[in-house]
Amino acid sequence: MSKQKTVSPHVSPQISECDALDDAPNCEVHLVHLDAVRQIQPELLPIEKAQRMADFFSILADPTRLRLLSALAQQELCVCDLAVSLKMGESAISHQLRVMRSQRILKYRKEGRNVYYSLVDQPIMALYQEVAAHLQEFDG
Amino acid sequence: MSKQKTVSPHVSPQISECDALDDAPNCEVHLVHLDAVRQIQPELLPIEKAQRMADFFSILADPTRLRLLSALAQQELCVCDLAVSLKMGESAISHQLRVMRSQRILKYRKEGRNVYYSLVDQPIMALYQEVAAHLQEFDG
DNA sequence: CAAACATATGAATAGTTGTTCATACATTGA
DNA sequence: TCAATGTATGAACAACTATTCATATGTTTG
Repeated sequence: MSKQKTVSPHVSPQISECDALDDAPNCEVHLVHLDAVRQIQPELLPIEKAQRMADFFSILADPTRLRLLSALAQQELCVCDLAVSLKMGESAISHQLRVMRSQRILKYRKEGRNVYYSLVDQPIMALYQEVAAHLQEFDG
Repeated sequence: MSKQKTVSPHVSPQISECDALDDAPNCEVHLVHLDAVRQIQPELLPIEKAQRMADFFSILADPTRLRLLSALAQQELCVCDLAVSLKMGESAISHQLRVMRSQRILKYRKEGRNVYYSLVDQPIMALYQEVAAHLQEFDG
């Protein structure tokens, strides 16, 4: 999930000046609004937190996963049920369930040769509902 | 944004049976819970809506965009301000701003040779806040 | 035990995404 | 008008993602 990006492998030569913002109060920059930059700095989302938040949103940024959630929001289901419902291959479903399982969004229960998946009680469904309702306003 | 996927270019031969779920009440399926599948069907998120929701979440599924939002949540800023703040190239910033602009998340205002970006009042920041608060609980 | 089945998993592939580089456009000031 | 500046944009590239195929792992049933 976390693209990791090897933590900024490029700091762009275009911003050579005023690079050490923290401890250079009088750096010589022409047209940048240094005051504004300094003001927002403390509230600026740090890279690590931004990455974690992005990972969280990434889970919901896929139509298949959203459809799986919409199904599992109603009742627990096994892989083949979900595959039939979404008209997709069981392997594809299993892969996506694995993703969500690893992010603690789903839990599962084995019964015989079936594995029943269900939602973990999490604020993720609140987000789902909000966006669903929001988009409802624009299109039917 | 909308990957479009040319609307399922593969319907997987694995699910040949019981394909016409709507009008085949007695199709011969072995171990699938047909009742469950039928029950969830009406509430199952349709592909098109799922795609729109996924597109929406995709905007927030990138650390750079989240950091830009965290900056613009405080005050309007021009491209070079943002580039300096995030310590990234102005081109990269501009590209991301364009993405958000096209999704009506940002608006902009030209003043001389600067372009000032700011947030459009949208529920997207509510989502941002919620997830930020949620993740706060787990890690500092 | 063997066959059928449900699910999981790894490799491969096609499609998408984010950043960089080069360049273009527009505005300002000399 | 020319140079400098701020921003935008297109192409290219590397990294990532979702699905498929093939196969493996368990489980049940005959």
